[in-house]
Amino acid sequence: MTRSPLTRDEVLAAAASLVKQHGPGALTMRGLAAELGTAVTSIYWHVGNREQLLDALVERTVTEMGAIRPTGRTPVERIVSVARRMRHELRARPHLIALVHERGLTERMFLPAQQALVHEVHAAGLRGARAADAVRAVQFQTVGFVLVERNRERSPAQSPAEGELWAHPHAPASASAPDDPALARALARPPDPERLFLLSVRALTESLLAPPR
Amino acid sequence: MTRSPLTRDEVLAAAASLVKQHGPGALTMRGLAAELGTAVTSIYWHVGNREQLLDALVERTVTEMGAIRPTGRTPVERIVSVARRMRHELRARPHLIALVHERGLTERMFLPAQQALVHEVHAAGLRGARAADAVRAVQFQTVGFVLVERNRERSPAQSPAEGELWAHPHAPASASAPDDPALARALARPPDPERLFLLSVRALTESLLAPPR
DNA sequence: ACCTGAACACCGTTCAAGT
DNA sequence: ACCTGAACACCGTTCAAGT
Repeated sequence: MTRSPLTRDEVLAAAASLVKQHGPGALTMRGLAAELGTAVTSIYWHVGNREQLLDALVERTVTEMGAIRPTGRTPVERIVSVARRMRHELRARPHLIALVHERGLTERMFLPAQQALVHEVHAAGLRGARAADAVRAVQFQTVGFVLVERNRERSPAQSPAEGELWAHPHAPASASAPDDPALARALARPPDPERLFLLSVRALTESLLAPPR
Repeated sequence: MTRSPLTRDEVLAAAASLVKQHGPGALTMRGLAAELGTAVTSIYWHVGNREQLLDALVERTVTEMGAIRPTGRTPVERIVSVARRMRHELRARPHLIALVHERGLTERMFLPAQQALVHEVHAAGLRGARAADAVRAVQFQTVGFVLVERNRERSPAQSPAEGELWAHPHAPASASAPDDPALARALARPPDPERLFLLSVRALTESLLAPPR
């Protein structure tokens, strides 16, 4: 039977599906061609090389994310809500994070949140350079946290794990550690990322919005 | 002339040098063999496959980093000094960051700082789970920041850049943006990472050490 | 304008064979 | 115990040739 002619959008859609299922590493030009039922070289005609294909994919997904609306009553809560929503949007697209990070486009991930953050920070009374600092601090904190978190999930068993370091509080290696069994126990357990994230963003934001001393 | 027999350490040293110079991507088994003047397959005998070679490299560099000693008089300053030192250590090994991140071993980067942070947080009066939260918040913040920062450096020209978004404060896209020319100007300029980092860590730490309300 | 196969220059890895 | 070349199964990309 006759195939309908290949389009750029078709290529992008197939590529996006491959990445979504098995990550960026699974996206090979040859595999993509097989998926589409065409020759490898046709892809080059439609989207250029692999580099440009990934660029297009990133662009597509980021615009797809759209704007973010704050919720909550206090300024701190509204800013935290933006960060939280940002984290959820990113985590809903785990491979996008890898893709964007690999390609040095982390800044792209900021955009959906930046306008909302600017608005909230201004509403909270910050102005000028100080407001810009606050916006950026929250942005870096949020995206950085998601990067660390995602990375951590990818290799559950680390050696030596934090757990090992603190599981035996009286081992020689931790001679300088204070005697606080509850602390040792807490560090031996894996962290709850959601809780840690909210706690961190809230702490940072409260400080940033506090009047200068 | 006769070559001295190849050793595992020799292989690791050559691999480390390649990575240091041109990044992890430049480390190919064939290139490494050429550098060492041996057959590709000899490398497999000494260090296993590429995966294991990279593992060994990460391990080697992280232990090389060593412990971190806090400086400063107040608890906040001492904790900030650990974070700052951590950032410098990581930035002195830019390719290590990429290597560790790619391999999902971000937690490894925490270790040099964790003991110092535990000690300082405890000295500041935090106990148990709350102390553990503070340690982890600072760890995530620090490593996350460095990841974002490094990534940002790798692609200086982003499109659309933050600059474009805020350079024309009355453009339709920024209709919801408050009228604050100084803020717009600050966001149009690239951030000063060193300053932003210190500001962020200090803000976070002050909040974490403040008495619960 | 769109698609094709052949070819090039790379990869990591395995394996049987050498000493 | 250590090293080797040949071979396998992959890559991304280019290019001349087709319709």
